Amino acid sequence: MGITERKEKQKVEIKKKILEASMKLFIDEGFEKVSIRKIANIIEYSPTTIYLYFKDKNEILFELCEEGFILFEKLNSNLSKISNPLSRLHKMGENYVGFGLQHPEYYDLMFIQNAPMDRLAQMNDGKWIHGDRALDLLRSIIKECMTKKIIKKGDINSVSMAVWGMVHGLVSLAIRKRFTKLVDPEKVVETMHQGISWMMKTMDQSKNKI
Amino acid sequence: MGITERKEKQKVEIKKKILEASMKLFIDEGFEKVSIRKIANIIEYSPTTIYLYFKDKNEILFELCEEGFILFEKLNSNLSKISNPLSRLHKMGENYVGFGLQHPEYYDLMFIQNAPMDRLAQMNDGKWIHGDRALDLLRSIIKECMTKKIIKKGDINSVSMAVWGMVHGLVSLAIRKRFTKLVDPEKVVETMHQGISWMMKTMDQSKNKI
DNA sequence: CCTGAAATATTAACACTGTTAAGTATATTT
DNA sequence: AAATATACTTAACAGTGTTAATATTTCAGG
Repeated sequence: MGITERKEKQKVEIKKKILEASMKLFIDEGFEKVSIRKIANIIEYSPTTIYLYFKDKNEILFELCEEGFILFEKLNSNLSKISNPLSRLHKMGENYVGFGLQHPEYYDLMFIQNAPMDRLAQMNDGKWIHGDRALDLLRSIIKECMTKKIIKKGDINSVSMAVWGMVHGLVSLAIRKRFTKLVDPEKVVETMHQGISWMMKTMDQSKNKI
Repeated sequence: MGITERKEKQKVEIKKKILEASMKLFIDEGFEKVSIRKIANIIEYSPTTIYLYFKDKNEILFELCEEGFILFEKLNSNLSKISNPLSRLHKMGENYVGFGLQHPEYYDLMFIQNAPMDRLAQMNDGKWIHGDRALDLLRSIIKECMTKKIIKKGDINSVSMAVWGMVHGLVSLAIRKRFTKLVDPEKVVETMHQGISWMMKTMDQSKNKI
């Protein structure tokens, strides 16, 4: 059936167009400015056509979110060559913070907004490959730190939460301007990095401190 | 001038009415559902009247935010009787997390949403009494921990950021449902507390561990 | 080639949102 | 009593996501 195949391709084409237009709006004006009507304008279709290719706006935002995770994943390719797991954890934290500060819009969608999670909850399988992969990496590093007795033993999930919590807390408080009363705006990033360093040094229980 | 005084009182009265209506909507339906028209409906005035008493919606949200900080402050009254500063820090963290999970809507406004900060930035003085007070408390406890050599020495602002970051990260990831892929939903709170405990034990550098 | 059905796209509308300009009614001052 | 100042409302602007009904295009079978 060559015809249905071509039709399938055309459908994918338009889906791609919609996502590209959304992405453009997202990058240029921020995710709050992404609207169905604006997307429709760019792709030169009527707004309702979009609903033939996406269930609702959340589905589009979820796809943008996935793009963000792919971007994020690329950043972590510099980790494997670091032998000490705590140094690796430190680097991963710096990657995370760097990503959040460089792409606050993506970060917002990936870790702050409800929309993508609402979509995920509605999906039948509920699997989230990109999100899971980053978490697995974090968990494995923490496990290695524990088996090598570099950090205090404890429940891996709990410690993963605490570590993720810290970096996410730093990024999200920074991009939501909650640190302005604590330090000068131009010193926020520096102070954040110092905070992470302090915590890493504190966590280091090994004899040969790194 | 008895007349202008009475008028002043009436103005305050209506302002109070607007805030009470906003609060009702906020508590009942969540902050996203607070709309000028809905507030107007409750107080039985036209929507535009609200603009005679508040500059815009952000100003109303800022006031609701302040209410949240007052609620939060009350919670921390149980800290002064704890002598060990690290135990006090631990308790403060638990208070923070407890508040966030019990009042996610308030938490959202206080620490996640942009609206109140946009308003704060527009204010001439830019002072934020309630927000500052909680920060000062955190800073002084961390300072005490350092001078008593219970935690590793370091820049107080950096460490404050890291500690605040961790608890904020935990709360905000939890209320935005980012932990569902890490642990079972019913175990999230427990795991969070374990994570905080682990971090406190790790931070404890004193000889007589608590 | 033509007809009927299926797929695709559009128009119009609903029910909202924050916000503003212009007009009206009431109260106070001159 | 007329003029002014205050308080409030109506109507409108410019947008939002989303749906029902309608129109157009595409394509298989007769």
